[in-house]
Amino acid sequence: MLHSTAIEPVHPELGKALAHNQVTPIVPLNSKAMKVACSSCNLRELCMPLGLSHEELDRIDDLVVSRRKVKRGASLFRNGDRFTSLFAIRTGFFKTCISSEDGRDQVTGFQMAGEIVGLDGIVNDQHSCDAVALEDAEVCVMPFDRIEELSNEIHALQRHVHKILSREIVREHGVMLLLGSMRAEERLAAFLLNLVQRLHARGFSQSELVLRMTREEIGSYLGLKLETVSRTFSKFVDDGIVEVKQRHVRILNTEALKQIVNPKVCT
Amino acid sequence: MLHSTAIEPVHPELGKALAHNQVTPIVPLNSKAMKVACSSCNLRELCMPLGLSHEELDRIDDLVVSRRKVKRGASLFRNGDRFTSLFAIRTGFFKTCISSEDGRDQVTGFQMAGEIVGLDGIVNDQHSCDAVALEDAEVCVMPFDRIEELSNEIHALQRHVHKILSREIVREHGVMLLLGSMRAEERLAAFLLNLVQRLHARGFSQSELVLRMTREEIGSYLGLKLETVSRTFSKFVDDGIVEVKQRHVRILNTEALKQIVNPKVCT
DNA sequence: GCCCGACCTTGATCTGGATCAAAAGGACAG
DNA sequence: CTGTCCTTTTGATCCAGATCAAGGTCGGGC
Repeated sequence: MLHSTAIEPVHPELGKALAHNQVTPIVPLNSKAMKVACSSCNLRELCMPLGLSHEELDRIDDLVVSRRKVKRGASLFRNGDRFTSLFAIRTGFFKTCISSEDGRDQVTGFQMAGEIVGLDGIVNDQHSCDAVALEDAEVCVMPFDRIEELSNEIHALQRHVHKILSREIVREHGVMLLLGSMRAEERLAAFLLNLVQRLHARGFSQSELVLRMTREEIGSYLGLKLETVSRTFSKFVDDGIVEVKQRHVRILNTEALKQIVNPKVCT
Repeated sequence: MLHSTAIEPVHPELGKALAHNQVTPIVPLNSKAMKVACSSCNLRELCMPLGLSHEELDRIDDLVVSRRKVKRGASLFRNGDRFTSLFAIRTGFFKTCISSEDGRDQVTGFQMAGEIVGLDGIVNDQHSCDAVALEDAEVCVMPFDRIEELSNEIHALQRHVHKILSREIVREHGVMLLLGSMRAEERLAAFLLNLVQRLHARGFSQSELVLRMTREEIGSYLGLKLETVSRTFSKFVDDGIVEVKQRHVRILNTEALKQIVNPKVCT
């Protein structure tokens, strides 16, 4: 049976930062007192480079000039907005999506705490997609000018920025493989495994998760219609691979999901 | 009628660098004499930042430590290879592709002169895809360490590297839209328009092109089977939108292709 | 508590593109 | 020039997922 209560994070330390009703400072952080430093942030190891000196850590704290709260359903930025900053997600869950001129919509990714959004804006100094909060969220605002300045002085930061950009490219390669050559079941299995893996890295369960997005949004991301997503979930349930109760999903057989994504030749 | 001879570049200056049988220095460029400088390269405006001072241009020349020739069918790098350098394509045409463990293959992009390949390798210090030459090619080898060093000193270079990475992310967003929500005709039309636009930026015709890849490779990129690619070409021919003779394509009605990609509501 | 709207599930049917099959056109080595 | 291999085209058939349709469930506001 699935519980309707929130799933508890496994690692309390990391998990704390992800709880939904967390109390956090209201807005800009210009006073030293208000500033919640990266150096003491639970998510640091996700956003920031490792192995910094004490002095470097201090300087990194200056990257975040403010926090911004984004209500569920609201946009952090939209296609066409002037690009000034990258955003590190502190709490909450986002989708990014692009829409072609004729109103077609494509979800290009889902982002959770510790991940960076806004990378699309660098190339043309304006954003080319929308970032929408799927639950109430808070982000750290990091002006890109400042990132560039500081990364000249802190080599690990420069390297880190490059890696974040490259990681996104590689992630998208994976999505292209998924969209270009996988069948519906494979896509959904890959999607679930990816989500649960990222949640696990943040201290949550390896087997249980709450989807923050609708079936339609999952479908858009996976290149499927919402009915197909729903049917595929039902099939997984029939096969005893997962339990699904609305947006609560419990994975009963991770191996089976992996098998679906990557059918191995049996000996 | 389509000519079987090579299509002539429109802008001789840019075009020169793209000709197939161009004479170029054999290999490493350690002597000043051998070095063909970026500062005097026809493709500079494609690879390198604009608006550099004379002194900066001189230093940029040091980025390219060698040239490397890659025969048709050979790999510039493969999945798993140690990442050390980015490559700027001087001549020739590449595909990049990833393959899942079970042998499925996905072409993630096609790259031509002036474009940079190898960005996928930054995040894990090893390449995660294969780059294969689709015709005899030559690339400039730019050690990434050196790029990072120099971009600390030349702000325009730092900015440029960031933009190149971001551009690739945005390009892939477009591919995701294509794979996730377009029909076969739309995909092929978008593909042709994109190719011809990039070729045009390099001094070639706006309406005529030679495909360097097979139907199967096009299909892999577009998430279609080669038969579907072939049939869709045939349909475009029937509709009088293009002429196709093997890999030679002449676009007769660009507007129609645009209309297919982005169906406008008529008044 | 009750109603409304958003979201999800399931069934029936349709269809675009995949698959299977065959043959033709070109490129190239010998 | 000829044979072989690779690529492309085209036809016939099939099927995964789309589309259309009808309830069902849940959560939030009044």
